[in-house]
Order: sequence, then C-alpha cells, then structure tokens
Amino acid sequence: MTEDTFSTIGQMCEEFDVTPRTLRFYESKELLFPKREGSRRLFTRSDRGRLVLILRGKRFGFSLEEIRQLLDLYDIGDQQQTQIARTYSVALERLEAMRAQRAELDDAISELEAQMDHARTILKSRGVGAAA
Amino acid sequence: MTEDTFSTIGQMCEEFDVTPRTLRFYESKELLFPKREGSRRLFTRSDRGRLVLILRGKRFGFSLEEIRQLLDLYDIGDQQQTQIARTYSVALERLEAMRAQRAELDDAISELEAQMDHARTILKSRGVGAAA
DNA sequence: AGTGAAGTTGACGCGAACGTAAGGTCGAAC
DNA sequence: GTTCGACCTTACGTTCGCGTCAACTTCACT
Repeated sequence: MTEDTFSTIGQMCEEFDVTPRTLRFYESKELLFPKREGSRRLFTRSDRGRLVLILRGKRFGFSLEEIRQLLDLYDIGDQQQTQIARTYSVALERLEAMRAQRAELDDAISELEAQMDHARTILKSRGVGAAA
Repeated sequence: MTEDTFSTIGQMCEEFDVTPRTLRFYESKELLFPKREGSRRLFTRSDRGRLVLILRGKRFGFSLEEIRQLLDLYDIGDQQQTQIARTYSVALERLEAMRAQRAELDDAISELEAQMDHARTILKSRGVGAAA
C-alpha cells in the first residue's frame, strides 16, 4: 500500500512539469525530503503532496521560504506544541494576507475591466474592429 | 489648478513609502516620467497615478515590464490604433490571468482555512490555549 | 567491453528589482 | 564662505529561483 509510491526524479519531473534542477533545489532548501537509494533520490507520496503545495504557493507569489514555513502546517504530527503554535500564527498572518490580496485583486479586476471598456469605446469610435 | 501638483522625490518617497532609488529605477525603466528642473526631478499628478498602479501591480506579482505595458492602457490619448489594439490584447491576457489567479486564490484560502481548523482541533485536543 | 540513458554533485551564470556606497552639485542658512 | 540637507549620477553588490555546463557514476543492454 505504501509501496510503489516512490518515484524517481524523472518521473516527478514528468508528472509535475518541472526540471530535475528544480527538485534538487527544493531539496536543498528543505522543501522536499526524498529518501535515498544509494545516491539516487526516491520521492515519496509526502513529497508529491508537498510539491503540489509548493507550486500552488508559487502562483500566489509566495517566496520559497514562506512556503517552507507554511508546509510545516501540513506536517503536524510529532512536533512540539510551541512549534505548532508558532506555525499556526505564521499561517494566520498568511491567511490574512491572502484575504487582503483577494480583496485587492477583486478591485484590480474591476478597474481593469472598466479600463478595457473605456478602450473598447475608443476603438469603436475610431472604427477599429479589434474589440470582442 | 495644475500647479503645485509637482512633487520632489523626497515628497514622493514619503507619500508612497518607497526609496529614491526605487523612483529613479522606475524612471529608468520608463514607468515614470518626471519633469526636470535643472537636474532635479519633479513628479507630476500623472506620475503619482502611475505609481499607485505600479505598486498595486507589484502586489499581484506582475513584473515591471508587464506593468509598463498595462500602464499604457491608462494613457490612451494620442496613440496609434495598432498600439492601442496591441495593448488591449495584452490587457485581455492579463485579465484572464487575474481571474484565474482569483479562482486559485479562493481555493487556496479555503484549503488553508481547512488546515487551520485541523490545526486548531489538534491544539485543543492537546489542551493548548493558543487558538482564537 | 562498450554504449546510452538516467542519475549524481559542484560551481558558475543570469534577469529582476532594487540596495548601497562614493563622489559631485546646488541653494538656503549660519 | 562654508556648512548642511536634499538632490544628482555612476556603478558595483545582493537576493531569489532556478538554468546551464562540467565531470563523474550506475545500471541496463547489446
């Protein structure tokens, strides 16, 4: 059941569309913790889960260091309570930041939409048929 | 009426909480176009407007180059039609990207909220009073 | 034994977005 | 007349997130 879930670096790269360099870099930054078979990396199910979160975090503009802190939240198990509490507060700040960002994003989308309406008007008044 | 709207670099820095280096850098990248009084920069009302948009764009992870292209949309006046149309399509892509990002952000917020619920549960079960 | 694919560890390179001296100018203040 | 604060230019330094060799090793095949 927990077998065959181990992937080589090549399989991971194909699965997630990243380069080997990227995965090694993430390991060096302690974002991933593949096992070793001799010198070769074996990525676990846990690593895949973490990678999903890493890639998502990146899309929001979080730094790898910020992501690393957030990842701890997903690995609550045998950690210290103080560590958990600290991670929790980090996540809370992050959550607030994300909510704020969403609000700004909503505004920005509205603004951009308005500006594009404006542009369409101008284009039409000039008789250019480039607006959808 | 259009008087006294000119600001020195120092005033701008205070107003927007940026460094002089940043404003000069933006000028070098043609994001801002302050007038000159001798060698000293005089930032106009237009520059302030653009700076607002620059800072917002940055919060969404747009590159300065992308922002520069978007800024053109706000300066439609005596431009060429082809230029406007090109800028329009750039903005359209950007808008789609922003909408996609908002959708992902919504998901991520939900996930993070769920994880924090999870963390709270664990903290409570361990009798730690750090959860709000 | 040889070849090739896939993996490894350095180590240097790079573009973005500024930071950070280092040194020069210029007008107002003392 | 010099000192001071605010500004200027030039230019090298820095962090992030990898890309890109270079130089092996290891293993499966033939």
